[in-house]
Amino acid sequence: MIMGVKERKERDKLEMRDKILKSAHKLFLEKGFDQISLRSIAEAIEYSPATIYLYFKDKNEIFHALHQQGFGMLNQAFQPLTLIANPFERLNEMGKAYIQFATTNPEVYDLLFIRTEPMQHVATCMDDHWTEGDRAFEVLVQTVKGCQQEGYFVGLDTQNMAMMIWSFIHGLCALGISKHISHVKEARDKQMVIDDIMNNTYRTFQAMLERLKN
Amino acid sequence: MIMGVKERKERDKLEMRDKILKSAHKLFLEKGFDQISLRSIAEAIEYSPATIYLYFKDKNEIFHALHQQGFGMLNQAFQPLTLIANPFERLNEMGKAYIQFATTNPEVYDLLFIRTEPMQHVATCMDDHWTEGDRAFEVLVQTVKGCQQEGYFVGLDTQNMAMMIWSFIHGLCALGISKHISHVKEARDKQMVIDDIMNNTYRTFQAMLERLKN
DNA sequence: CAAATTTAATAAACGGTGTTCAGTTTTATA
DNA sequence: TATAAAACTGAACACCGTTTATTAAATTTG
Repeated sequence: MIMGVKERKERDKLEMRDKILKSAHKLFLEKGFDQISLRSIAEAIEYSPATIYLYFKDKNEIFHALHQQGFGMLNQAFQPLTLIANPFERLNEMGKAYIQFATTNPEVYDLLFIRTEPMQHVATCMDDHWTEGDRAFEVLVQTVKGCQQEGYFVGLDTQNMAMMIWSFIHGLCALGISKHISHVKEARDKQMVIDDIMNNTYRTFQAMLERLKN
Repeated sequence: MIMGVKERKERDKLEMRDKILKSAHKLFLEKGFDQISLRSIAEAIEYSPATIYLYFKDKNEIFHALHQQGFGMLNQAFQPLTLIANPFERLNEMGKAYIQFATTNPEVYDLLFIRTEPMQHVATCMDDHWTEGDRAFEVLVQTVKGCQQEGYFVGLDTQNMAMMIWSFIHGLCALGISKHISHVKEARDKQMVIDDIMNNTYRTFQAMLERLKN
């Protein structure tokens, strides 16, 4: 028995998983969520479709893996914001960063917070515990708590307040991405108009929060 | 040429359309959006799949028709609220009714405001004008305007304020429906916990709006 | 009424999908 | 080198939305 064989095999296994995910990610960005097929992934990595099932339980597990990768991207976008000491300012910047992320990576946002397929995998395999979501939400809760210590949102429950803020931001992003913002007077550069609406709406939200001091 | 033949034929055509839509709606409620297939609709109405194409351009047109029906349901749910004279109270009740609608008809809500398929049909065939959406939003705008005349949200743009409110409510409903509310401590009756979170979050939003008088 | 014409319906096919499984090929061990 | 184990795949299964050529029915015309 040669030493290190098992180790190498494990490495190969991970490499293959990575190869599959990279192809899936590429197809996902190039052609969109609906256009990812196991067959197209298989073709891209030059293996038979059946091979993929040796590395992933099913398609949803692939989506879940991409979902986790997407969360990595989101966390990275939030990383610099931890440096902002003032909690209310940090909250505002978090909102901006969130919207920025959603509008520049609509497909990824869709995968993270709108599509149900990855969450289905969470529900069936991860004992229904969405670690990434919990962690991200906790960051928001802590920031809200910080704001309250500075005199914002006093008398309002921290959890509810955080949930309220997330709901608003998510709703704004979801509507912006899913083509449901239609009350757009001009039809010149649609995307730019939608971006404007999103920014204006967020500014109004900000203005509202600012009035909630004392 | 016998008179009334053309009329009867037109009636038959509409009846068939209705038959198809009724079956689609039933399948939709019973098995969910993803489980509607033209073949299953065809089987339900006891016609061949190809026949459906004599009455609908493609699957998206069926979705769009269901989408319009769903809007009818939503409007009906909002009907009684027009009687409420006080605009701020009306606004609150509108929010409640909206959430109520979304939680009791999650599939329909999904179709109306989350899924992109019906909107795709709007974009390609209806000159990109989403009449139902525009009308519904205008009702919200008028209510917000009423609130402003009573001293609420002064100095904030009416359109932006309406958009802000819709974003929040939509975000809350979207998260509640799409299984993305996971920071749930107990796992006893999950749906009830989610409903509680939604209600608490909405109450917090209400409380916030109330502080925006004068 | 019979023939011609329009309309309605469909069987069959096309090219796709996710997934399974019986085999084959490759690799590692004894 | 024979054997056991692991990796891989071709082919099938059961679906899907959509199109087309063909048949059956209804209608109009002579």
